[in-house]
This record gives sequence, C-alpha cells and structure tokens, in this order.
Amino acid sequence: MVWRDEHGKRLEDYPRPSVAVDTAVLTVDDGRLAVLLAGGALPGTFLHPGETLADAVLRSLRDKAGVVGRSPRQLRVFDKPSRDPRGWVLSVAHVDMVPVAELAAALTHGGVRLAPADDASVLVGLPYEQGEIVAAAVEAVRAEYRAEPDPSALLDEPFTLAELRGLHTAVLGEEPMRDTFRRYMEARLKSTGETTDGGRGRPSRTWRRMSAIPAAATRG
Amino acid sequence: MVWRDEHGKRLEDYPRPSVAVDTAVLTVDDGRLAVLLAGGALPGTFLHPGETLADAVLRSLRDKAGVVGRSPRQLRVFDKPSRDPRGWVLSVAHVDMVPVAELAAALTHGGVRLAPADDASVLVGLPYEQGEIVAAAVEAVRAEYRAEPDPSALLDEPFTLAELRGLHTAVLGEEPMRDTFRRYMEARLKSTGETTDGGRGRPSRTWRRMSAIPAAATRG
DNA sequence: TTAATAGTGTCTGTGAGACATTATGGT
DNA sequence: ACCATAATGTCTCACAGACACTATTAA
Repeated sequence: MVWRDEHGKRLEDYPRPSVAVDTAVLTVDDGRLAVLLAGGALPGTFLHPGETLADAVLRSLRDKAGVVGRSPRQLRVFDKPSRDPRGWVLSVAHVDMVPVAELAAALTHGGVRLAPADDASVLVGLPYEQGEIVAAAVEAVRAEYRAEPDPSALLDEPFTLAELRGLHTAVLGEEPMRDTFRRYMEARLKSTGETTDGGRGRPSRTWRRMSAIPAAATRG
Repeated sequence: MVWRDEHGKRLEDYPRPSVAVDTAVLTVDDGRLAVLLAGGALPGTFLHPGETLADAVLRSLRDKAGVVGRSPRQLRVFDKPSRDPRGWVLSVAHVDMVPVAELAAALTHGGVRLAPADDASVLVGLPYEQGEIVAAAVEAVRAEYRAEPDPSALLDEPFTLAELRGLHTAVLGEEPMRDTFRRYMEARLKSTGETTDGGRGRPSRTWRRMSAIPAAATRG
C-alpha cells in the first residue's frame, strides 16, 4: 500500500534533494588541532535508503578514510542552495574527536592526510561549505574541552596533569590558567595513587577519568 | 551542463529522501509553557527546490499556522527510518519562542491550538517523532532562559522583576531562587528609573533588556 | 494600622585568580 | 649543590545561597 496525497501523488513525485553527511574528524597531532581530509575534502557520502544518518557517517568514514569504531555526533544541516555544483545537496555535518594513533592506519591510504584545523587559509580552500563545517566542529569540541577533562579520551590512561593541560592547550588554542585548571580538573579525575618516574623534576601524580558519574552530579 | 558521476549518472538517478521541516512554536500561555499544534501536529512542510530550510520553515508557519515575522533556529535532524508511514522522510526540527499575543490571530484558524509543552501524555500522542522534537525544543529554550533575561522577548517593555521571574518560572517549570535571580538578572537589565503604580504593595522598579552587548562581555 | 509586595543589608561558604612556598626528583 | 618540575598553601575578590530587615503602597 503506497501513500498518496490529495492529488494522487506519491512522495517521490515531488522534487527531493540529495542528502549527504560530512564529518570533521578532528585530532591533536604534534600539539596542534588537526582535521582529517580525504582527497582534499571532509569524508562524506550520500545517504542511502533505509539508512540512518549515523549509519551513513560510519560507512563514509570506513570507505573514505579507513576509520572504524567511532560515534560522531551531529552538528547541523548546511543548506546553502549554491553550496554544491553537482546539484541540490544538503549536508548534515558531524564531528568526531579521535586519538591520532587511531588514524595511523588511515593516513597510509592515498589521499588521506591531516590539515591544521584552525588555519583559515586551509579552510577557505575546502569545497562546498566545508570550511564552515570545520569551524563549527572545532567550536563544538572546544566547548566540551572547556567543561571536562579530555572528554574524547585522546590521552592513554593514566596521565599526568601536565599532559592533560598540554592536550587542552592544543584543543583550545590557548593556555588554560594553571591553578584554576588544576583545581577544576582534579575534582573531575580519579587519582591512581601512583606517580611517574624518570624525567626531570619532581614526579607527577597520575590520573584516570571518572568511570561512573557520581549521583551528586545528577542533582542540580 | 549537468554533472554526472563515474557511472554517467546524475544525482537524481539515485534514491533520495524527502526532507521536511517541523517547527515547535513555543509560547507561555496562562503561566504554562505551550506548543502550537496545527491539525494535531507541529507545523511543517516539505522542502522545495531552491529553498533554504529557513525559508521552508517560514513558509510552513505562514501557511499552516498564520505566523509571520519570526526566525526559528535549527535543532537537529530526526531520521528514524520508520518515523513517517508515507515513506522515506527526514525532518529538520526547528524551535521558536513567540509571545502568545502574536499567536492570537493564528489561533482563530481552524485546527490551530495550543497544548501543554511539558505534558508527556500530550507528546506521546503526536505523530512521527514530534514528541521528541517538542522535548528537544523545550530543553533548548530552557537553556537560554537559564542564562539570560527573557531572551525571546516575550515580555513587553518595560517590565518588573516579578513579571520576569514569573515568566522564567513558567518556562523552566520551577521557581528560580529569589535572591539569586534578582541579582543575576539586574546585572543583565537596564533600569528605566521609573516604577509601576497601581496594584497592591510597594511599586516595582521597571526594566528593559540590554540594547547592545557591552564590550566587557566579549572578553573571556 | 495592617497586609502585601518590593527592595536592601549582610553573613557564610565556595571557588577563581594570583602568587609564594615547599617537595622531590635528575644532573 | 643546583636546577627543573610538581605540588601545596594562602590571600583576595566575587558571587551564590540564605535570611533578616526596611520601604512603600493600598485597603
């Protein structure tokens, strides 16, 4: 049984856009926030029938960039009518933040490379509205990193506060204040009770992320 | 010149979804947060060729609900494959918060009415994923009202702090703390230097929203 | 005068920002 | 012993939460 409207027409009898998904895969490489490009553009694909947006994102990451096992989150739809010379295409932008080690295999594929994510000269060279997508992705990730210690789990555990602060500096593009950063983050981490050895200076205590959210955090 | 891919196919040769926009028009009616329903559902429409999502939203509000002159903002895409029995339809959800006076004319149209926006029994009765859309819209508006005095300009200026607090109570679904609310909001409002008259008790000072954002607010 | 509402004063605790000091390792 | 780095202590300021008190009007 096929649905028909008051004119006897089916949905497919009206013009429809193509719907694409594009994903800004961000990482921190050599202390800099970077975005993965596959063939000079963000990995993306057209949405297939019966597929969710999330499924299409995973498929495009696997096929275009060799990245698996991730769960990007949706940013918003980019719909400027002139954005794609091929025709009428909407893009649902997504973002994910990935440890650079997980991209090592992907980067051996041809055409897959990392570019600085906060460099305007790189972003304006991207096709379609992908420069805006990367900018929105960076802002979304920064908002998360302002509120939580390494929410995307880029650091291997355990880690020191100096390592964490270095990561956040790279993500935010500026140094968080030393004392405030320490106090704020220590309250959101679990101490291992151990310290590093080697290196110069006094050894650091090491930390892990909170495993479960304490009940108090859900109150108000 | 028509674009063709490596198989000689155009974009339209591949299956495409229908793309709809749906808008949760929220308001505060009689001290309760309410959502506008047109014919038992959120006002929405299918996206037309050459049209932006924002344009489609405005068209649907005008045609379905008689609401004009607004600028709803995008929430996210709802894409559950089974969400629409008519076929493959994505919905880009939007939200707007409107003074109830602006809806007076709209509510005289047949089929247009207000329903409580935080009443689960109403929301589960909505078609498609519109219950979830309303829930997301309510949460988005509440987040704005936690941070700013009446960001959607539901109150006519000038207004008293009691009126403002009553509005925020309705939006948030709970009473903000009296002292904290006053101090927080006074810093974000401009006093008229005048007071109300009439009514019982001591007259209230009256207030307006900030016209421009002070330079200090843009620092850090 | 009293009730009702608006507005002010102030005490306490918490946390940010800033800076000084101590601790603990390698060289 | 000295340097480098980590960690701690503490001072001040701002603000949230709480509560008591004063002010101004109508009835």
